Amino acid sequence: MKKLTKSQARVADYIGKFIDEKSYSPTYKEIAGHFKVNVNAIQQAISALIKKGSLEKVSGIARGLRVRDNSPEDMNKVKNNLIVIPLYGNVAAGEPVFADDNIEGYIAVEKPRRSRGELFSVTVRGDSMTEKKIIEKDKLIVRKQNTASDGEIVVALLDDEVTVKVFRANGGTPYLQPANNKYDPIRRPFKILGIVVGLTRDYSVV
Amino acid sequence: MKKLTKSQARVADYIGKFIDEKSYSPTYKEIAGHFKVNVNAIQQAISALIKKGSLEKVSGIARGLRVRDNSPEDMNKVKNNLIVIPLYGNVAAGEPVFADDNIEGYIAVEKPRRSRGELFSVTVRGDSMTEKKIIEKDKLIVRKQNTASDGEIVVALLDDEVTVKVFRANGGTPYLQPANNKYDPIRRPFKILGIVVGLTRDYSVV
DNA sequence: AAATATACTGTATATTTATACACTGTATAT
DNA sequence: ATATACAGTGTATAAATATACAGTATATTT
Repeated sequence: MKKLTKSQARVADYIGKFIDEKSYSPTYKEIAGHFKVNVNAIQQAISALIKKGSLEKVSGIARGLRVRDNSPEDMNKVKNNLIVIPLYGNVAAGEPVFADDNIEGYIAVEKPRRSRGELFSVTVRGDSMTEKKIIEKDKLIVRKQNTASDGEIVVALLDDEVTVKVFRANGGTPYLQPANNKYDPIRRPFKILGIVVGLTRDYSVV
Repeated sequence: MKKLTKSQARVADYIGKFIDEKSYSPTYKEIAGHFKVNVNAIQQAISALIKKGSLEKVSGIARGLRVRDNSPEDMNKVKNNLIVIPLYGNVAAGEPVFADDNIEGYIAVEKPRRSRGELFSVTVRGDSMTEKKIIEKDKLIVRKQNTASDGEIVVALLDDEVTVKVFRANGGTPYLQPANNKYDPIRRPFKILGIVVGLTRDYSVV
């Protein structure tokens, strides 16, 4: 990426912002119009920008300009592999958890490789999972499913409340095990909403 | 967003993928060519798609089609507010931590509101921070800076290794405090690389 | 001193492209 | 039964657009 002249930088900048905003490239005439110069001034500027590696162009087609992305390829892979998932709040008795009304926001996560199932997120409340190093206000990334295996950390609906616990099913009736010896195992009926596949923590929030 | 016919869905899909791949919209003729139908068939399909809310179009310009993003506005806010930050590996003695060579990958994070400074990421090794609920393989989100306040969790360079500890500076010489009583405070010289502002954990990796 | 890059004006033109009009036929609502 | 949406063919055309050619003038490099 060679150094651009002031004029070239201005043109490149305009093209970039134009595309960002409108999602299609400007025409030569539009650029020329904006800078109040002749189209050919722009033709030349663009030639220079392409030669210097700042721009790409598909010839012969309308609005075929592209600003060249100079971030590393790996960085783009990450960017392209993101999904935004809903963050659900807790629920008033009897309300459905997965209602649009109950979406408190969205968080972005990298798409899991084996991305079977749907992901969602909930905020941890309380200290029942501290021994599993999960603390209040952590945002859990959860795969929606209604079964789990022994030892998995699950998000479950218990007494009309969303809760996080370790799922236990070694033999008898499955139950929920808090990861904090302050609390006893829970043997009331519950419904598994999903299993925890990740979490994010934001210290500036805590 | 009304329901699309099979044919309309195919066209919408083609347009979406075309734009994703090439970053500019296809022309009517190009779409018609792909499906081996008349341009007017496409004109009509597009009219229907626009009416149904799946597509947007800027009239009178070339390649002015846009697939309409039907995700909630809040979701887009998240998407637009993401940054991709480098994940640094540990370093061989004497090597600079923040070298491009030392980038192991990238992770995406939501841009902190007060986004002063530069962010980077490192993977946690060992169990010296378990009492702070930080465990091996967690990826820390760190703000690059070389000072810290008492009690902040810092990433520091100690004996040419990158390490995570609690920074202690109440009166005497600052030192590093592990958050695990198995380990003693570290009073050797160190250099602060940044302070931990968040973390991500992926249970499918652990 | 000559070559090259920059930054333009001015003009011309072949394609590209969106868009309109006229028709045919089928399926699905009202 | 009669619209209305759907899925097309076929033709035509004005406007949008990229691109080429002929110049002028200044700054920077070799």
